[in-house]
Amino acid sequence: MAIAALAAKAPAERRERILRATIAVVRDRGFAGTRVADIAEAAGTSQGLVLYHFGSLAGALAASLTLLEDEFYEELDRNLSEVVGPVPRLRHIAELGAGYGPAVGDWRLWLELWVRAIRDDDARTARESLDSRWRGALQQIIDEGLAAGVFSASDPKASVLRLAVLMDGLAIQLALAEPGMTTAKFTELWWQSAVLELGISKAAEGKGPKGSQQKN
Amino acid sequence: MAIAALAAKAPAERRERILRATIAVVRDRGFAGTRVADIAEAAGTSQGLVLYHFGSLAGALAASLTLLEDEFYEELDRNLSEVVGPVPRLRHIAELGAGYGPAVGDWRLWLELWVRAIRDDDARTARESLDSRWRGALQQIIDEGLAAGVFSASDPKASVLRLAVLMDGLAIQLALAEPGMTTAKFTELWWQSAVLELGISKAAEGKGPKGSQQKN
DNA sequence: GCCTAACCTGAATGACCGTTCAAGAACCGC
DNA sequence: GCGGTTCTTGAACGGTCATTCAGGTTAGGC
Repeated sequence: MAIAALAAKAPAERRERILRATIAVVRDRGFAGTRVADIAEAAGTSQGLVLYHFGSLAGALAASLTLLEDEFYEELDRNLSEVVGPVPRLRHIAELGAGYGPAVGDWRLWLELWVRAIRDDDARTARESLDSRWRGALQQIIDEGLAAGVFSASDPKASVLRLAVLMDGLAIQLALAEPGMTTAKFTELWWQSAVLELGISKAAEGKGPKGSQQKN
Repeated sequence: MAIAALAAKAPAERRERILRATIAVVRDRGFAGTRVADIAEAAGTSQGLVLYHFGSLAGALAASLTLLEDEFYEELDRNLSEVVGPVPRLRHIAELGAGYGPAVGDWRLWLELWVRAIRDDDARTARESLDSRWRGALQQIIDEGLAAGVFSASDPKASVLRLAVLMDGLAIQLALAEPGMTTAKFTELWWQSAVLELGISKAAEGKGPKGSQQKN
């Protein structure tokens, strides 16, 4: 067939294609609305194959979570390695909310994951791991800044927690398209909070905004 | 029958009982996991009656949302009328997270509502209304405090938004029982943020903690 | 007290969807 | 190139549920 060339070659490729399709379907139908048939269609395969590889719908959903984790980690590392110095990095984090990537900043997917984590253990584990990784990254940037003397905080742990949590809250607003909430506003609100929490000076603040490269 | 006395008398009472049962079921099974049979069982009626009153499962879910709204409003008003003066009031809000009431502070239910609001219009409307009511209450307290001179904020609107949003973020942690997150910590983290955002002095802060009654 | 409409029930219906299965295609070691 | 394992498919199966329905019961107007 002419279209044969379009089909994935190796079984492993097809397997992964199914996983990506699963994430895509969950993204726009939600966990609750995702059916085997949707995944098969999105992946361009048969329902049978989805079950062959993952045993069950639940299995496919669970497996897709680990792919999601991997992508998240990779994306986060890539994002953070682009920028050097605590202030620009922190600023960059503030801007991540705007970038509806496949993992980081894909807020609706986050919401779905949170709710699923209430009752599903795989989701709970995935979420905890994602969350602690994310918080760790934030922590690290803040430690860097404290060490360099550009940040100050009376209770750094609490600041990290509050800033992480604030982002989740903002994510909800963005995911639900709350009237008046835009990605720009998301960034600004979070950044202001960071400035407040970490006592970032106007001068240092200025060094942040655009992916600049200086050492602190 | 002996148990006949237990049954609700008026049809209207049974209707409401079904609505409350619906909320209860959603609370512990989630929207996605709620079946007509569950509601009927929880309400102590037949499945038929649920459908008789609300036409469909979706109808019952939608109707339960408006009951939820009403309870939320009532509970919020009651909570806030108990306390006088901006600082104690704000502190009281910080403590609301601990009070797993039927509506306010019922964080899992909130999570469920958020996710449902992504795709269901009734849920979206309910959430928006709930959220703006809640934010309005916060706004009012802060305006009061600013007028009285006990709070100060360079951008009060943004502060309100950030504080509201921070609470949502904390709610997620609490709802998902993130290791290390307790209601006490919830209160403390939020309160510290409020202190920071609103420049509350140590002196004024002291006046807050326990449902005290002084004028500001 | 009777009649009608509102309430209420439990069983029947049928759609939807996850899973199973029998059979074929592709691939690999030898 | 043969034989077996791995992949892949589409159709069939069966369970779970929302919804329908035929029939009771209750209550209130007259």
